[in-house]
Amino acid sequence: MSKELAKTYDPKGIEDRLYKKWEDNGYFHAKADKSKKPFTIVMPPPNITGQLHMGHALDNTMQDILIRYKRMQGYNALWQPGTDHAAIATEVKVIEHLKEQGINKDDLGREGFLEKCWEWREEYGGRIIRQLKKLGSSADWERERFTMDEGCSDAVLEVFIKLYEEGYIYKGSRIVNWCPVCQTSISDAEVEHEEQDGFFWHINYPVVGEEGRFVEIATTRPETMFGDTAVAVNPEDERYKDIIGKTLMLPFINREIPVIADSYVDKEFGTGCVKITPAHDPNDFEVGKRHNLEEIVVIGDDAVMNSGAGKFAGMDRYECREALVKELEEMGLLVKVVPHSHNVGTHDRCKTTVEPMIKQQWFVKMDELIKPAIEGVKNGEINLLPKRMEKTYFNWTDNIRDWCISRQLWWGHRIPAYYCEECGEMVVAKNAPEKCPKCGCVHMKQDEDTLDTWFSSALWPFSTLGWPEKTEDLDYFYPNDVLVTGYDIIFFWVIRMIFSGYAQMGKAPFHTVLFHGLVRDSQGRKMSKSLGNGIDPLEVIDKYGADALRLTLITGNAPGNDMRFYWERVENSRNFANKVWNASRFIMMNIGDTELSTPAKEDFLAEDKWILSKVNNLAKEMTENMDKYEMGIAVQKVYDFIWDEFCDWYIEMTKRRTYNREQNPVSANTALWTLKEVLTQALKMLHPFMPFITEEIFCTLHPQADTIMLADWPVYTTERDFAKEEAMVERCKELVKSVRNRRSEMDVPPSRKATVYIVSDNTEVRDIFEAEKDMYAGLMGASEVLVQADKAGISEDAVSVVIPDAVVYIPLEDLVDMAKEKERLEKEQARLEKELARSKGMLSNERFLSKAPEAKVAEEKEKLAKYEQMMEQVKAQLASIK
RNA sequence: GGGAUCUUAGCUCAGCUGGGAGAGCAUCUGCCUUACAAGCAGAGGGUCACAGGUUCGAGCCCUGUAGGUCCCACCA
Repeated sequence: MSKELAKTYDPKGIEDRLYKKWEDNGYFHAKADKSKKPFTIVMPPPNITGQLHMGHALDNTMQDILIRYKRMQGYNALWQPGTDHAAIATEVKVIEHLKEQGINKDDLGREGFLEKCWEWREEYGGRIIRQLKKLGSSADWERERFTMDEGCSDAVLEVFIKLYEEGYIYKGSRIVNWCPVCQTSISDAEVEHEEQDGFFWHINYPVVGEEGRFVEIATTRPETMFGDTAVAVNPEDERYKDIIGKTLMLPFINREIPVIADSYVDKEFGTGCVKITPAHDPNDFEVGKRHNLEEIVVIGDDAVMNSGAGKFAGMDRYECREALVKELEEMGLLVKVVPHSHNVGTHDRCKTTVEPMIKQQWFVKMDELIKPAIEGVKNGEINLLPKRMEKTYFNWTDNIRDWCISRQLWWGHRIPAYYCEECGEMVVAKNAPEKCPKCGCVHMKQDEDTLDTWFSSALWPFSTLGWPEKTEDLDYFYPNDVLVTGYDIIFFWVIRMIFSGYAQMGKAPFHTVLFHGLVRDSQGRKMSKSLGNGIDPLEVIDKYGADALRLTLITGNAPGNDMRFYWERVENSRNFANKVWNASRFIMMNIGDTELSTPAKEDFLAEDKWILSKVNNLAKEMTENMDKYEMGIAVQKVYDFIWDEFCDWYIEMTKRRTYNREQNPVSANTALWTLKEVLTQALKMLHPFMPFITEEIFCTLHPQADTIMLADWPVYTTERDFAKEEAMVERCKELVKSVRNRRSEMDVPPSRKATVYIVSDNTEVRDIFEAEKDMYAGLMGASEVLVQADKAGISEDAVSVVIPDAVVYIPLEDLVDMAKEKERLEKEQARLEKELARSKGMLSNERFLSKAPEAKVAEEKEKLAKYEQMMEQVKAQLASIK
């Protein structure tokens, strides 16, 4: 007894059920198996604080498509999932959460706070995983990892200690980006530069010992003047040569500072005199190092002025700026204020303006470590797709700076450095040393800082496979194959994974990085919470199903490009799902309980061979596209095939055979068998993109099959290549289209059947049209088709249409408007004239004839002959009308 | 300041190594043809931003111009 599909397609009714089946049967699970080739993708771990958004949906859809495709091809496909502890993001969330309950982070203390973080993780860490499952993600959930689980933490310690021992990790006092709100240092990658309107304040600093003489400096940050330890001019600047070496008096605090010469100063910019504040400006910091200047910190961790700011101490940095400028003006030291827009660094997470600060921090020395990562991309060991991403990549690697990895946060991997409370000796080790190796003191205290969250995700491709243990999985699944991610985290993550892979494993973590763009709203804006323009993927799934969402995300989008998302597109996807569903239902309905037998070779009609050949070629093309990661093109092809060829033509062509099965059971069987065969192949090729609907249909169509997930991906075979039948059917399609077109132009209702004469002096062509009558007659509303060599028996005023190698006549005398018909023919004549001119032009061009490939020339000659023949026919028609 | 990228039908976008301009939506016309009106059959609509160049041949390659988007960058 055959199963049946539900009358209407309802994604809600099938998706959860099928997902559970897949999971219960362990289809997602991959085990190391040397007899099979592995294919591995690691999932970019979503934050435990996160909720599924369109970016995740796109990212994971792409990965799922690749992994399902490879799995069907017989690879041992592992999609390794997990979540990220997301240090700062989570810490901020938990603090907010605690605040709502009136709890302060500091009151809880480190241990207490961490407990709350773990509780948070317990509660919300699984949320995004459940959401990813709704999408249909076939990740190996049995292997789910977390960046702070035991194994990953172990990997972090291992790498930290190794890099420290090799001298790549060091602790140092450097100027770092400080976020006064988050109260932590951040890396360069976390700073966003933003153009802001500000002012240039021109301030006079009095020259010591020269009453009435001043040096005019220009600054955008007057409040840092209390930290000034010099004023610099360009050594080449004639204007200031004489004051180099003199001393200036800092207003308010009356500290004397020297005038120094440094080529860093641009003569043309500002006044040519720059105040140097080594403790609060990265450039000045460098200048200060060159000139051995003192570093005076005047702004505190909370961006409040400290005692160094004299009477302005205790004010916020901006408050101080305002008050200070006002007083300078009163003192007559403010020369002028010039509007000036400049770039300000902000913290990407909270948008606070960062404060450059001198801090003791931990850094990874990058210059050596980055080399293999540069080389690997240069020599093609790693492919970035699209290729242009390489420019972005090299732009960063070529200007690499040391990576500040310490964070003044609690939630994260704590730095494994221990300090002796007696002598200050530092020990870097996996476990706390019992006593100081230098003085023997037993009071050792661990470093308070934690690591940048990206430090652990950089190890993700191998830490998830068991490293630093030597596991079978690691041996088998590393290196991974493809990484799929957004171009926005190329610096944060991709580069760091690559250099870590080389440094720890001696091998690149993957051979291909497939970048995708951002999902934007219908107007091209970024989807954001504050704009409220985001579309929730879960809502899309709820309304239209995961398959429709996936199809929408993957269609019509080139790698690395941003895309716009709007509901109309989802509707189209849903319509396609509906189309697939209905076509399948129709086919199954027709098969019913019939036992189909494999047709004999001679039983296949031209249209059967045509569609078999088409689907065969589709397999070839799609495989090529998939192997080039052109998923958007691949899915477009299967979409077009199913809708335009299979549904609109082939199914229609089979109807007369299946409806009249009593008269010709063999033909009916062949048609049904072919329908089932082609549908099956199309479903397989559609499966990676639309897993649920294809599974439901496949298992109904093949009741003995367990799943389409593990079915074989279709492979092109020459045995199913029927070029001749393809050409024949295409010719018939052209005929049908022409006739439909003519009828439509003349407003002939489809219900009105007519006799159709096909006149051709070409025997071969006549044979084809004669032989395939049954296939096409009904499709063009013909009651009878007569194929003949001349116009015998056709009334003078029959409507005609010229097609290649033939003229079609339809005697619809009473419906035809002769004037209209003449006009149409003249239009057709004009079109053909243009084509002829183009074709003749090319063929009379000697250079074309001599330089273009022969095939191209032959092709053009054929076209010319075809057009000439058609032109003759049109002219004859015109003549007969008069 | 450096770099990337885009400019193709009314809208949103495809267009692979250069060989007669495509899709979806929208518009118009006709159809409830027993899988599907969430559909079917048709139609209209484009000097592929602009200007040069290479080529037998350019939406595609090169140069320049204009406009948009994005990334990077220590001009205080």
